[in-house]
Amino acid sequence: MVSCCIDESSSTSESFSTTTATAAKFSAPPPPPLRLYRMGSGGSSVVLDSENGVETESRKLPSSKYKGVVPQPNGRWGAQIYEKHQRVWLGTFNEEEEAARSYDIAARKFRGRDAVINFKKSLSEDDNGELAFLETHSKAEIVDMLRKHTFADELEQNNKRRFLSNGKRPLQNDTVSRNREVLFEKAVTPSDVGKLNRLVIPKQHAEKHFPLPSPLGPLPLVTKGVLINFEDVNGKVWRFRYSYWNSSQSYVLTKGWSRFVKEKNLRAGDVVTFERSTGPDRQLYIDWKIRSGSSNNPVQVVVRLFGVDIFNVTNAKTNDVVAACGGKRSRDVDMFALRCSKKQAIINVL
DNA sequence: AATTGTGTTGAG
DNA sequence: TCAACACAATTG
Repeated sequence: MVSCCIDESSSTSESFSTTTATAAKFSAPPPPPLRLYRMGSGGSSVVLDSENGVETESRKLPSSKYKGVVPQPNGRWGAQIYEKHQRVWLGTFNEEEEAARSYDIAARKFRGRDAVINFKKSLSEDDNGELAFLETHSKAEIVDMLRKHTFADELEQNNKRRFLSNGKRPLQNDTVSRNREVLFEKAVTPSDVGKLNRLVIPKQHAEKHFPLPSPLGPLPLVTKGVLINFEDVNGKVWRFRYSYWNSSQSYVLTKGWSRFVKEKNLRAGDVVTFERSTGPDRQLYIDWKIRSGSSNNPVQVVVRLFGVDIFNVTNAKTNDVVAACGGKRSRDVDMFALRCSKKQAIINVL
């Protein structure tokens, strides 16, 4: 039995990434700004120098009126929440309100239903199952959903499942053994798990199972691709951008793929399986398995690592854990924890 | 090259 | 705890 990764829904270790103050770094003192008046709105603003009225560029960003929302240089909005002197990044969003809403969700997860949030919720809204949903997921999972913009989807699916099961909570086995058909499998190549951050979908499979709007038609749309959701064995939803690359004449999964590679610790030769529910929902699934004949047993490695680190996790600061992880930076700590939880899946597979 | 989100600071 | 700001790391 491997009691490796705590689902820290309880409270202790944080498996999502938190910002950690570390290496002292000498930064130049901020230049004393003259009085500048903002003009217009949106991202990088043009300001008027009060002295001579000359237009100058300024990177002064517009503040948000929402709690936990910070401006991004490109006009988008970031969401963040603090806990234990550390910032937890909740992702970036196009709309200020979307960021604010994400903050709200995180706040209620981190601080309870009475947390101060941006948008008050009516009691009826609350019973959308959001609170219950928050309770059944760890902080790390919630943060992950917020960052990937999948929270609404997952909440909806959660509710749908409940509804369909007529009040009875379906056992995990039920969901796992749901009827599915295997679409295709692919042994990932080195470049699929490398720095290219993309998975090439073999043309035959791509065109058969994931037809793009118009294969070689209006480029603007096609090049942008589409977003596709896949559910993994843990019920986690992965959203990938799927598009066609003219340069290499290939179909690829891009945005989101690198996260999957990281979290599953995919290596070249490992096999990724794509499945689809035979039911009416046509839900897509993604699964993976380690290349057979893989030399080291990753389960033991991880278990051993965790056994060492768990002491640090509970008693030390993030960086100590990072060090124990082998010098990985704090932003990777979440992976570390997530990886652990996923190894349980490996155990099931092996 | 563009964007993210981390490092860091100082105010509350 | 919090947001502002700068900019290195990451992503496309």
